[in-house]
Amino acid sequence: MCRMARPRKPLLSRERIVGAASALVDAEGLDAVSTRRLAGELGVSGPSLYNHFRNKEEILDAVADAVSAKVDLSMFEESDSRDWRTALHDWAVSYRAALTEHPHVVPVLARGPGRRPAALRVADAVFGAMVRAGWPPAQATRIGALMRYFVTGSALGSFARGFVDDERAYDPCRYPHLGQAHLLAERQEEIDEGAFDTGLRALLDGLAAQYEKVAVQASRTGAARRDGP
Amino acid sequence: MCRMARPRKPLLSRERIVGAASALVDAEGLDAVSTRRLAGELGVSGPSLYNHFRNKEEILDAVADAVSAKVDLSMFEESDSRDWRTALHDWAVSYRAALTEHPHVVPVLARGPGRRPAALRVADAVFGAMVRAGWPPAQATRIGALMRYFVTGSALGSFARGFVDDERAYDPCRYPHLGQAHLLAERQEEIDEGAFDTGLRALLDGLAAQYEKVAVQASRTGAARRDGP
DNA sequence: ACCTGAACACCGTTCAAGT
DNA sequence: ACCTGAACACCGTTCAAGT
Repeated sequence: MCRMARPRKPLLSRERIVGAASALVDAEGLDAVSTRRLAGELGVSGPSLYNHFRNKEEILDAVADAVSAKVDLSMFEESDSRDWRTALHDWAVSYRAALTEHPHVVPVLARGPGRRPAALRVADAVFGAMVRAGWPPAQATRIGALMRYFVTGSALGSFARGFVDDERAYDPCRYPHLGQAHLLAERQEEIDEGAFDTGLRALLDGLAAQYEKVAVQASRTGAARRDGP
Repeated sequence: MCRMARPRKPLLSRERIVGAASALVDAEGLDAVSTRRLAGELGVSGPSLYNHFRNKEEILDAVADAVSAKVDLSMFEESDSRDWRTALHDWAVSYRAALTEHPHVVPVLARGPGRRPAALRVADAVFGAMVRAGWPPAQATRIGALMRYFVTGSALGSFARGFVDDERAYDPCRYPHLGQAHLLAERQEEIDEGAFDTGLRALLDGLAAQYEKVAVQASRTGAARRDGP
């Protein structure tokens, strides 16, 4: 008899919804999140969610932003002593760690920051720190972009997981070099991490070489150092 | 009266289905592809598709593989004269071009080669060519992986498109360095291509530096050059 | 304001029935 | 073998109705 349509204290909140949605995504993947299923986990009926979010996409955006919020940005603070290269490295490692902890969220996150606050904070911090380090703004934009390409690409397309653990799938006549490919699945973590480390190092080495030419020159003219001491 | 359940010539074929699905994905995105809608475009009822594909996922896999088949692999042929660095560069450019022509397919493709023949041919060609060039097999695997991270990441997460074309979205107090972010959307293509070029160059520069150390040494011992002339 | 059930217009997939 | 309509168990979202 106490089944009222509206309780005194709200049953739902944005936080509770995002929490349940995150748990569901992590446990069973994006496809497992339906408004009815999610509402069920929260002990509530489907349409109730629409009192707190405009639609399902907004819920998943919030889930993705919660992951972005876990990315360490301390290396980009002005008070931090790390140089731009080390900062970029440490950030990329932290970024990737956040994504690989929630692999099912990566497709949502990879679409770009959009209006998600935590993702925007990330973009802002990287860009600001690179400019402060002496990179011309156009280059700083590119660095933010290409680092995101690499990190999200590495988290989304786990290379090793992309192969099937089935020897017969890789006909040695058609794919003469893939004789060991079915073994990749087993050593997934090791291979993806090795590829990530190798690529990150190469990327930073290459950027450092470019920095010699373009950034030093820019700091000499002073054009890109309005905020430097 | 001629409405028979089964015509003399099949109405459908895998090719026709993949063609229609590709057109639909390119024109309206992945979400536009439902089995009923797709069947409708082909003048047929929904369940008919299941005579040619086991399920919808298999159809989208075929669509993705048709994109992979467009990637140029000629630079990896033994008869080709390009060195490993140039080959990797040209391949990455061709790979990215194929993906950006069909941006809605990238999420499917980014999951990895799985059992898709064209994607496997790509992985096979890269790995084989890198080993032939003197890279130790473990490094060749990593190179294939990290290049894929970067290329698919760049095609999936179009950096510039990821921002909203709305100045009010980027509060200058919270994001002090994103004052121009709303302009990114307009210059999307230019920025993404610049970031891709910069990143690709950095990546290859970095790998070349590493090649000096590891690959030359390997070729000296002869361990990784079983197939060399 | 916040929750409900009913309803609308969809889904992917199975299956017996047709030829 | 290959297509059909009917059916099953779902979707996301809207909305009037309740408190």
